[in-house]
Amino acid sequence: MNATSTIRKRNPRGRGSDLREEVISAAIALIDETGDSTVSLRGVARRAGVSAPSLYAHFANLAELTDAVLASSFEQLRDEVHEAIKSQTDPARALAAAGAAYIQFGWDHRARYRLMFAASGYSPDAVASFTLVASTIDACVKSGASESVDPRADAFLVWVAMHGMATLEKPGRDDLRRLGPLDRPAISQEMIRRLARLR
Amino acid sequence: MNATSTIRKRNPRGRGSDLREEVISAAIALIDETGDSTVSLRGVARRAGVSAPSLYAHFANLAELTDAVLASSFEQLRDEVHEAIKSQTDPARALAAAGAAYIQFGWDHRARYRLMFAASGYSPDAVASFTLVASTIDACVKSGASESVDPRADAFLVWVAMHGMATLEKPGRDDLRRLGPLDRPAISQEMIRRLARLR
DNA sequence: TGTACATCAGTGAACGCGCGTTCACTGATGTAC
DNA sequence: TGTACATCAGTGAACGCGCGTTCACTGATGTAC
Repeated sequence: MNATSTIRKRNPRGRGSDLREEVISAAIALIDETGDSTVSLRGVARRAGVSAPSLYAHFANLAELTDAVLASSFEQLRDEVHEAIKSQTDPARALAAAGAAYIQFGWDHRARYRLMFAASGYSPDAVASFTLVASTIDACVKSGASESVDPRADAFLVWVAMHGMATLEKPGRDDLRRLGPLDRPAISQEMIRRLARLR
Repeated sequence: MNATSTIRKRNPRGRGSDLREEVISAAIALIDETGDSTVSLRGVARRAGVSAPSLYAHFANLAELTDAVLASSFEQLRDEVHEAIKSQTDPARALAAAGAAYIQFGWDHRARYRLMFAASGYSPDAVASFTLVASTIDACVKSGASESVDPRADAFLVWVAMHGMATLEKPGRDDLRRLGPLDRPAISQEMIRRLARLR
């Protein structure tokens, strides 16, 4: 019985493991809404409309729950970047779209993004989204859009720059607005253009 | 009486306010050593070799203590970047040195750096270190080393890239090592060269 | 078709812990006489 | 020079809180007979 939680029907028999996904979603919603990247097991349980001990049927402890949140978040980031790339046929446009999607994820879910990259070890899905950028730059080189001589190294430069933009907090983004000629998508496109050596 | 704290002599009469600086230093040491950016008032007091209530003579509450830590950290960052710039006469070299110093600060004090830029509002000293970069790029343009047409906008690009490098966590830095031809200082110099449009 | 029961999803109470903060205090020391 | 005392730096005990985790349990429900 809690003010912030909705009344929840217990899962039907055999579907008890559904709670696992519900809990991960609750944790994600909590982080995204509060902007606080520290999750408490009790808080997540409250949000999911379930008692705290219930979580122990699905996660050994709080650390395992946060790991699940991170894995799910990296997957989401990778998917959103992948979607952006797929939406474009021209490789240079695909690269710009990838960068924009990456930054957008960081801005839309800033606490979560911070949590993802504050972790001591990245999930393989972190590497996956970098690899997507790298292969898009490869495509640019092949199509003649980029004159990069070391696409993988340049992909790293691009990724670092996108990471820098993604972790920009609000005051920095306000500076950005005051910059005049270069607006937000222009900023990231210009960085990409110079770092990926687009023509 | 605590295991982790040294025995501390009380400050002489009239020098009671010295504890304020001692506490800030203790907090900084704690964050840098543990790599944990959340400080507890009791933990800091322990580290300073003093009882928890003692801090209330110098800080109204925990938030005010963290604010003091942030202010001191931004000052340190600004000073270190400033020193790096002063150490070079050639503007292009000064810019490279500034970038390297900035990144080094982030890597040497990763938890603290994270805390500094996770805060909702930056201190004026955050802006100060950006301004230093901007004026160095101005100098590059004047000396003919940069062909930037909008030095302030390009300074922003450079700052974002440095910020991206500074927030790179260990796994990302390991990737960096595997990159081959480009080592760490080469990476940041190359980013600066392309973003600040150096010749 | 009816019913006993094993299984399953989930709970309530309790634990010890470290936290931020308040409060009334203690004891050393510089100063006034 | 000696001493009383105000001032100052700092303390110990206590508070209520939310936390992670453990434990013995409850009550609904699909299934076997």
